[in-house]
Amino acid sequence: MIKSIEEEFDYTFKSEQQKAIINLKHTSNWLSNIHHNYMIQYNLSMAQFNILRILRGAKDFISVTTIKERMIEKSPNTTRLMDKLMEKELIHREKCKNDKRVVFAKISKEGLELLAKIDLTFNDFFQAYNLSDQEAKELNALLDKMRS
Amino acid sequence: MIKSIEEEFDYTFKSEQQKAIINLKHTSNWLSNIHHNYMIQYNLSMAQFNILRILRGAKDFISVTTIKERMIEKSPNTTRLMDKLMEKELIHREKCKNDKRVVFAKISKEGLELLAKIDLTFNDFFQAYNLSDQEAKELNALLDKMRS
DNA sequence: ATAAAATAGCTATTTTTACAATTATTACCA
DNA sequence: TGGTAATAATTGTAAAAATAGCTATTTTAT
Repeated sequence: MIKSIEEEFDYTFKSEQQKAIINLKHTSNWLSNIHHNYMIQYNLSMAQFNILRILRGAKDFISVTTIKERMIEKSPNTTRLMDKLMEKELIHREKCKNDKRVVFAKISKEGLELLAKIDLTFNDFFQAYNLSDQEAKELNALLDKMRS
Repeated sequence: MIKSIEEEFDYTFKSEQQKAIINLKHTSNWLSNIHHNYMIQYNLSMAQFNILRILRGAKDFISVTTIKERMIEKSPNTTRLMDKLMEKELIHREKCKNDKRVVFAKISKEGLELLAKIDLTFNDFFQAYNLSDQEAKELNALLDKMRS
């Protein structure tokens, strides 16, 4: 059974629009919670996981700036997230020779192995749950319009 | 013009469902950012603002537990948030006489005045932006279904 | 009646986050 | 060329959040 947000919080909203705002935040938190609890078993935060995935996607060394650009959930402190990944030896880091301001990073063998392990069950967790393809499409359109 | 999340991030998603997840989180962050920047002028965090609104809605003294239950964005530390509101003298606090474990809180005159000031422009900020009534309704239905 | 369990709230500690300042290097241009 | 601006990354620091544990009180069960 579908439980609306009014039922869940025993609260009546002034308008569908205001309800949508709260519903959106609530659903996003609900999702983040699921994702956080999923990642915690691998001792990774979502931000760390995202950096790892970016690095896997990049295949080769890429700069910190490039990582920052590709991060969907922006984090103000990529350097320190990378420190954590270094500690766990999930990435490599080295200075660029041409431009000494730049630092390059690359995923390590251990990092790839960890991601491979996560991949096995990843899709079960990072899905839009009960939405059909068509419904997910509608949701995307509405969200895009909201921000436009 | 509506900018899809692919354009915004120059990234192709595996499915509409996976895109919906990212889109949802991204839109929620985008909203939180707007709200945070709006509240900052009143020296309130969103969590503090929400507690104030709950207390205004309650009218009389209610317990910390009741506040916690009614909070849509759960915070693990309601006590500390209330400390901040006490410092600013926006709420009153007192111990329950029947059950000495329980602490009651109520919004103060200053708190009500602050909320009244915020109310003047509140609707301009906490709206579902470009969505019509019907679209907001659709969005709510999709989000409810997602969590069901 | 008393010990165990549950509850309410608080506190202490660690992590994250946000923001600003700093360092090192490179680019620009008069 | 030399001085200033711009860029890349890191570091410092204060605020906020998350986590876990603690204390006092009440409830439950034997």
